[in-house]
Amino acid sequence: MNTAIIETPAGYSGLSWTPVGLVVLNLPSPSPQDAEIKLREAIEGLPVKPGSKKEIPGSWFELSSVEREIALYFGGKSVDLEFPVDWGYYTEFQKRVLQKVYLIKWGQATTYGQIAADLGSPRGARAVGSAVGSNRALLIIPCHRVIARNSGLGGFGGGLDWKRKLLKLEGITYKE
DNA sequence: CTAACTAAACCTA
DNA sequence: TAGGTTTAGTTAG
Repeated sequence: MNTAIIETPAGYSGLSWTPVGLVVLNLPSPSPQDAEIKLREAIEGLPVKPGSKKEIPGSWFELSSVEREIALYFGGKSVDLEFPVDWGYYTEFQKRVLQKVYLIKWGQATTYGQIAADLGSPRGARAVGSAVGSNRALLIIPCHRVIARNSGLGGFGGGLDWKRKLLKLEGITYKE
């Protein structure tokens, strides 16, 4: 498990990855030290033996390109942040949900219920909510673009203030 | 296996 | 808008 701390316009972010793809990308913290603590906590919380299978040979990962894209993102640019994700750390259901979320483009939004319907469980919105909450690769898996259909904007692991900030950055509106 | 959790949605008034 | 009901998957015991 590789780890690094990168600098972004919004602070310092910790990330970790395997030869398969990204595992963790945290939201920026004010200091590198804070970012490191958050990263360590995120890694400790990972399920034990990951089911990572097919490894992509060669190095897909260039820290500098991640750093550059994240910087563009916080600068308000419409970037896709399409980096590979190591899905081996999620349960089957979480993976199905998060892979849907992964496809949501910059500036777009969907609802928990819509994802549930896409997965064939039209009434599974609540289960989708708990699965989305397991996302560890923030921004890369844009779970902030998933909002509640009727009341409110749902929740967010990194705090609702962050969610509002990210949605505003992308010009996404929601009911409040 | 059950029961108590959810980052939801729906129904009624 | 507010409150209660329904709902599906995860997690703890």
